This record gives sequence, structure tokens and C-alpha cells, in this order.
Amino acid sequence: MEASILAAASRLFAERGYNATSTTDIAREVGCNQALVHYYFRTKENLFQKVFISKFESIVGRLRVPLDEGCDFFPLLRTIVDTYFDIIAEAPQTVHLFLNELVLDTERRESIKAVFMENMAREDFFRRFCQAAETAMQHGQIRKVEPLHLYVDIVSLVIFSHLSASVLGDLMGMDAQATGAYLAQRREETYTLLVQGLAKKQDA
Amino acid sequence: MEASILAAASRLFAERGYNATSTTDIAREVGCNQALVHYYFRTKENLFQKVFISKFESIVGRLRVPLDEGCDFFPLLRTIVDTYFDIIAEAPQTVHLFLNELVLDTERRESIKAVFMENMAREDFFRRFCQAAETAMQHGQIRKVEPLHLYVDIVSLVIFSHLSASVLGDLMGMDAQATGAYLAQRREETYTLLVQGLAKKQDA
DNA sequence: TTGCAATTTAATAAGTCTATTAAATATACA
DNA sequence: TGTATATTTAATAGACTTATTAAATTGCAA
Repeated sequence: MEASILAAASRLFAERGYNATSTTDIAREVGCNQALVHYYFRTKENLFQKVFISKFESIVGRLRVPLDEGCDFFPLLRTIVDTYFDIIAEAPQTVHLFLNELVLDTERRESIKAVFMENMAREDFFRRFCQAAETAMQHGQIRKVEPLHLYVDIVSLVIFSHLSASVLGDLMGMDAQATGAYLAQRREETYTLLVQGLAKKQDA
Repeated sequence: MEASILAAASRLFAERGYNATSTTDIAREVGCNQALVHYYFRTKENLFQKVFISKFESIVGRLRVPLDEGCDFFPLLRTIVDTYFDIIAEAPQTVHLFLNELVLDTERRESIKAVFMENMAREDFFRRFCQAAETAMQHGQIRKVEPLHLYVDIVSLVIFSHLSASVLGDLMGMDAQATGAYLAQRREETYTLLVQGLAKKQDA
């Protein structure tokens, strides 16, 4: 029961956001009494934290794509782009949740900060990504660029591909198939733009 | 009074989103009775629509950067990137409002769709942008790319530069100056990535 | 079976929310 | 000045919110 409340809360928070989801809604979704939600999680805020942290760590865990040291940078980039596209495609509402409650709700950031820091410290993915980028620069594979900015470039293009698919899909009246095709195009365009935009120019 | 209610609502909706802003909050912000908000705008939803449309049209109006036909594509790109960075820098909460209520709230999209379509039909900016992109392709200035994707590339990088500045600023404890420096770096990185990532390769 | 603990329920307190109403005040115009 | 109109207010209905309480129910072990 505790698990199914968590699962229902997870769905509803992601779909509608924190404010638009009541503990009554969650109970209705589960098919139980509203007081049960509070019996297991005491407060709505506490339940949300549990949901958020769970989703956050599940996502962060999957960001950790294999980073073989000796490997060329561009195959690595392809893997990252593909993996990130797939992660979001599997759970697009999670991106909504993060944008809604992390990016837009500055109050909630404070309570999330600790979780974020802890994950960053435990996971060394970003540090190793930076090393791979530095190595690629030294080998003349890519131009000079701050690894953080390189990473933001990637994430920007991936996340916005999905957001634009969602919005354009509605606005232009695209069906599921057309949206899928658009996303596939975005995946290739993202990779192309990054590869070419990061490559070391020969004529320089 | 009607105008000052609209202004206060504009601020609060952008800061906190629709659900987290009550008509009582708006009245308090203005310094008037809560019933006045309903006297002038009847419903909260109606007031929000007015706010949203106003902000939307104000932004769309500014997207219309000069598109001289004969001009090279890259100066045009620089203008677009600079203009978009400046627009968001002036009113970062507006981006939040759009993300919150347009991207994330699928219900509200329906009511916004008409406004969007009307603006797209009236403004020919996007059509002319596409023409400029096609011309640049014919002249061999940029590689082959669907103009829509090119535009999404630009918008993705610009908007996410601001979102990441906001989030990283909080998470890493950056002060206003450091955030400003980060944004300036993002602007250059965005331009560099686009110029190089869109350029027609010589060796092809 | 009995008794104890865990779970689930109904009822409700205390507060907020949107929206409406009628009364009070301000404004404009004859 | 008097009167019609516009604006503003206080009061409140009615619905919904989170959270708590005590009572009812279930499951299990002695």
C-alpha cells in the first residue's frame, strides 16, 4: 500500500505538478482513504520529497553512460545523446516534474540542493566526463571549450527536443507517429550540430 | 486600477505560476479588495488569459529581428542570438511562465493555441527566417538543415542558458556577478556552437 | 480463541480558495 | 444639488485543502 501510494503520487505529481495534485487525488488514484496517505507519509511535502528524490536518483543513475578512457570522443558523444534521448522518451513527465518543481520553484530548490550535492559527490560521472572532454581537446579532436558548457549544450538540446515535440505536437496537431518522426529528426540534428559544432577546425 | 491589477497579476503569475497565485495575493499586491479582481476580470482564469496573451504578444513582437534579404546568414544569426539573450535577460520570469503554463500544463495549451496561431499568421518572421535559411543553404553558407530544426536549435540553447544559469546559480551558490559571467559565456558558446555546427564543411 | 499491533476508515477541525452579493462610496453629469 | 452610474468594500456561500483524531477492521502470534 505504501508503495502504491508512492507510485500514484509519482504519476500525479509528474502529470499535474505539486500544487495541482491533492492528497485526495492521490488517494482516489490508489483507491484508498485519504487519511492513509498521511498515515504513511505524514505530510504532502514529505511525500513529494520522497517521490522527487526517487525520480532524481533514478535519472542520475542512468546518466552514467560508459566512459572508456581511451575511446574517441565522438562515439562517446553519440552514446550520451542516444542514452539521454531514450531516458526522456521513457519518462517524459519526469522532465516536466524537474522543470516544474526544480527550475521554476525556487523555494523547493533549497530542499533539493542537499540531494543534488550528495549525488554529485557520489557519482563521479560528471568529473569523468570533464576528463574525457579535456583529453579530446588535448588530442585535437574537439575545439577548446569549458566542459561544463559542453555538457549544458548537450542537455539543452536533448531536453528541448522533447519539450518542443510536446508543444509543437499539440500546436500543429501532430499525431503520435509524426511526433515520433520529429523526435527522431531532432536526435540526428542534435548529434550533427554537436559533432560539427565541437570539432576542431582544420583551417584554424 | 484595472491596469495595476493586471500588472500585479503579471508579476505574481510569472513568479509563482497560476496555481500558487490566489486572487487574494493579487489584491494584496495591489492594495485593494479581493472582490475588485473579480469585478474587473470576472474569473481568475480570464485574468490569467489576459496576462498570458499580453506577455506572449509582447515577446513575439520582439522576436522579429531585422532580416535583410541580401545579408549574410551569420551576422543575422548573431543578431538573433543576442536579441533573444537580451529579451530573456530583461524578463526571465516570463520564460518561467511560458514553461510552466504552456509547456507543462497541457490543458491550458488548448486555450492558448488560437492566440499562437493568430500570431504566427500575422507575423511573418518565421516564414522569412526560413527563407533566409534556405537562401544561405543555396549560397553554400550553411549545411543542409530543416529551418524549423535550425530555429529549435537556437531557441533551445538560448532558453536553457538562462534556466541553467538560474539553477546552477542557486545550486553552486553563485552570486549575481558570477551568474552574469556564466550567462555571457553561454552567449558566446551558443553562438560558436551554432556558427560552427551549421557551417558548410569544406572537406565534404 | 484471545489479545496485541498494524492498518484502514469516517468524521472533522481549521484553513484556504474562487466567486457572488448587497451595501457603501466615489464620480460625472443634468 | 440631485441622480444615475461606476467603483470599491465587507460579508459570506460553497467547495476544496491538509492534517488529525478516535473508532473500526484486519492479520498474526501465543
